Amino acid sequence: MGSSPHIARVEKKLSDQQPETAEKQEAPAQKPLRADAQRNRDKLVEVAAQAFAADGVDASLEEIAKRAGVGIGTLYRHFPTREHLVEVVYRREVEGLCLAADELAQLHPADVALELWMQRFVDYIATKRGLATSLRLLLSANSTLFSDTSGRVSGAMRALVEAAAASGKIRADVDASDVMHALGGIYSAPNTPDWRERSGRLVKLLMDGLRFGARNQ
Amino acid sequence: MGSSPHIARVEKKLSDQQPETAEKQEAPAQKPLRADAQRNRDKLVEVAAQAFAADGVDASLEEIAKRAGVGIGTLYRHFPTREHLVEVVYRREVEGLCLAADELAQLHPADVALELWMQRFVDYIATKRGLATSLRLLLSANSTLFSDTSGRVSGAMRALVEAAAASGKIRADVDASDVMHALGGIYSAPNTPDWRERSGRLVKLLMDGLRFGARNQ
DNA sequence: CACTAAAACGGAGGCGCCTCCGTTTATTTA
DNA sequence: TAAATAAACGGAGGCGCCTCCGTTTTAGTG
Repeated sequence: MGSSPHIARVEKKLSDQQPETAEKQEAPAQKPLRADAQRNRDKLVEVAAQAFAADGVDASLEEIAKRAGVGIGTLYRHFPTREHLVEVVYRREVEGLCLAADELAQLHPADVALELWMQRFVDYIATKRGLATSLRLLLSANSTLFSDTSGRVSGAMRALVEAAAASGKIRADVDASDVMHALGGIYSAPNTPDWRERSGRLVKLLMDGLRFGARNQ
Repeated sequence: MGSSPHIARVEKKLSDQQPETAEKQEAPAQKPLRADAQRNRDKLVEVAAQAFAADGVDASLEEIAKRAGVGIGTLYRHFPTREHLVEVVYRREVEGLCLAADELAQLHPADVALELWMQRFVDYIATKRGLATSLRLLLSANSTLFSDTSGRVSGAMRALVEAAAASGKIRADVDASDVMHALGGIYSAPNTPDWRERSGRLVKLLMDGLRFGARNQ
């Protein structure tokens, strides 16, 4: 299904059988999965993340199952619809992004942490664009998903910006929402092949601006 | 595909290869189709309208082709994506609805025309609900479609209401937007099995209210 | 008419989706 | 450790999607 058809197919009810908040991932809120089940589930999500990133939301589920080393039936038992899988992958993406914020903050000076994190943010946006239409549908059909994730991400960013500002590595007269705003250009930039580089440069540029006139260094 | 899966699949680009305004239907804006082609195309649209009404947007295209007495290839040549077909069917629906307004206005007293037309409007809404998710996507990806159709429909309604008011068959202190508003309940009513009857009753009720205190009869 | 180019047809084939159910495996119990 | 049972597995099978291309039909033209 390389590059041809451009289809949008949609079933009647997005309403019932919603992904809800399938959180068996790591926090065993429900019955702890059997060991093999948990293993397979994790592998599936991991492979799916790669596949979606590489081929978009329409990556073949059978291919994903195969690459995860399980049968297609197993995939469907864990994720009854494609959207369940997309949602879990997306949540994992967000989780990773926020986790990276903490790690980077511990390993680097505040300004460097912010810069590195913004680079990672670019990657995140990249996959988010790949899933664009599908995500838009999901996010509108599942408002928790939207508020959960956007809250988490902007929280992570706020922490980084405030730390950098407090340490005097970047100017103090900006806050997280300013930075988010500045990054807005990345999200809305056209989907050209050089999008990635362009975004990288934008981040560097932004960082230079942020460092200019900083108290400390 | 009776009642099982509840899927929503979506491809990356709704943008390119949009249905545009494929108007070869009756007004030969472009090259007039070859006779056989036009015949097949018309038949396809007609059968598709029935199929979508009966089974929802996910009606099998192969089944539609078969029932129209053509090969699946022919269907795809005329309508490269399911959405092309949905759009044309939907436009035809709107067309029919508006045409009916004129006809009814000529054959019946103004108030009766309005009532009959509203009954027909209920049918129209019924199919529109069947296509709900898909249509929402289409309408948001193709703004002309939305403005075209909603304009035509409300225009038709306005003509009927004003005629009825002018003839004194219904009270004069309401206008088309009031009536449309009153019909709003139909659109948002839950999808129960008795939806149809319920809506029929609503129309009658509304008409009684409109006739009450009318100048002429 | 007969001929021809262009247009249209149609269905086989390859692929992906999803369900269903017989088989295998992990966990619990004795 | 062995047996019992619940949980999970996985792939065959049936169906729909869509493309591709050899065949047929139509609409001109002489």
